[in-house]
Amino acid sequence: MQSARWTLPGPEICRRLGRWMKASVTMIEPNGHFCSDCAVRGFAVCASLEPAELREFEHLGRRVHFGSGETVFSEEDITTSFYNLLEGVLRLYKLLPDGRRQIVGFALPGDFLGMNLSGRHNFSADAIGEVTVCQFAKAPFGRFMEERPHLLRRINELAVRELSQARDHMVLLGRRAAEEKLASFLLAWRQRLQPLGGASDMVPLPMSRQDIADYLGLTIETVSRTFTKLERRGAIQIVHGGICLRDRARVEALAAA
Amino acid sequence: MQSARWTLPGPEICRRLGRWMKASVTMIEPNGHFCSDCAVRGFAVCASLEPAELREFEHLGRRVHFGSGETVFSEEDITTSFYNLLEGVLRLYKLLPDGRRQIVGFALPGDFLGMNLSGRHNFSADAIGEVTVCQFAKAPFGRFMEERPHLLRRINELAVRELSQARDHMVLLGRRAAEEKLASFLLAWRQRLQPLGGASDMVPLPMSRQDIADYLGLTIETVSRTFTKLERRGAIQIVHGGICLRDRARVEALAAA
DNA sequence: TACCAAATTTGATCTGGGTCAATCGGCTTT
DNA sequence: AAAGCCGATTGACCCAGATCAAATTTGGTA
Repeated sequence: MQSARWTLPGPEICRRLGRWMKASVTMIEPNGHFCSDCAVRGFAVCASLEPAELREFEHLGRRVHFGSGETVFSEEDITTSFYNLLEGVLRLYKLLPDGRRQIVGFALPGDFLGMNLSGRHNFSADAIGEVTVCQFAKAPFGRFMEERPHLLRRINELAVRELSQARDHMVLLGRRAAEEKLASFLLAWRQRLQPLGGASDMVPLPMSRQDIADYLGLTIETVSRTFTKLERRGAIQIVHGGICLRDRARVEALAAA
Repeated sequence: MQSARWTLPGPEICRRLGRWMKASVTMIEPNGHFCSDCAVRGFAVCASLEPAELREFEHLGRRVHFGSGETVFSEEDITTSFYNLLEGVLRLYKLLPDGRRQIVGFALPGDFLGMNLSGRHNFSADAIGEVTVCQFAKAPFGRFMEERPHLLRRINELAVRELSQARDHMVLLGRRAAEEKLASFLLAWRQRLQPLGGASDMVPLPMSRQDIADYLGLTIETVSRTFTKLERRGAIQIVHGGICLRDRARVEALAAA
């Protein structure tokens, strides 16, 4: 049925999203330990730092690699580190005692993780494909931030942005029908990828159907059926590793917002 | 059917929650313009300020009163002020173009509103019952905060706390059944009221059934039926203006968390 | 090239919660 | 105290999406 194969996206987005296709490239660049040429330098927390500070900052973090499916941290774990996502995608989720899962977000390069009040993570994070993070021990990072209000301000900005996303997500979960959920997810995901890679009608979906279902508050079957429905109506085309937007206006109309 | 009338809660919680019962007390205390004896002094943003700073801070804000149902600000309005809720309850919500509503939260005394990146509010807020806020013009407040990292830190704390609440809310909306939604809402609401007033099995619900429905992603009918079901099973008792927890263990079990 | 395991799609059926439609009950007004 | 109004409750019915059960496709591996 699905005729078109995924056309290789630019090396940039491919590298940044990590191994969402099965290309096995080395994830840690040989020169990867200098903040100054870090891939996410422009938009991560560290965007707020001066070159001089950056050199000091460099010693606080260390790059850590996670293979596909590995867990970066778990809900209820005591927070010992903060994380700055460099490459790849994380699924952030909460589990109910009986195993039901709600994905509360996907983290992309530049996202900062680990802030909480309780001293414990309040969700779990694991790698979708290969992932590289910049890990900071909590105490030294805290001390560094203590004397650098602009870093705190940057972190606050990221938190405020996340809050806004969270509220949009609540509307989606509480008040949208399956088709609207999927359509708005595709558009929002595409939007989020724009600053990371070239804007394109090819939308890579590194996460599984189950992940999408758990993000949208649906079952995997409903997600699958809804994808098929959108494809049959000519709104999208399902391709290997993602979808291709065929009729953006129509998808926007279906998203009802 | 409902035999027990609401027993008057302590004056403290009654005053703080605002006019959730029809008692009409004067909302603005005569001495209300001194931060030092403000009701929310202990846990609002201003908790981070020194007595000396507080006196300067005092001149930045002004108390504003809103009657039941009045709108404090609307989604998409350009943000010109920040708000510190002093008394009463606000419903915070987003609307879809066709009128569907999702309540993304209820604000209680001590909550700080108005932070955003876009320069526009990303949700609407209106009063449930009589409400008093402390309103700050954006620019002066920003300037004041600029030189006071501890205030920024406090605001960041509040944002992080809200994010955690938002994630819990997502799990509720996406993965819980109606009965679980209502049970966990009642417990979480009770929990939130604890620091404001005496902990009690009497849980005031100042918001309407429609509000509860829009908060939980249900219809008003389902909320009503589910309340009745919980009451018939002896878990709660529906009283005027709220509910009374009869069997907390059972409600906790129903909340499935 | 064949085989196995996992992910996805498709089909058939069921059901929780939505929709539509009366009441009901408590306030307010007259 | 009667009338009117509005929020809440209750009942009857329906449907979007869940559940259960196969296929089918994909990816990895021998």
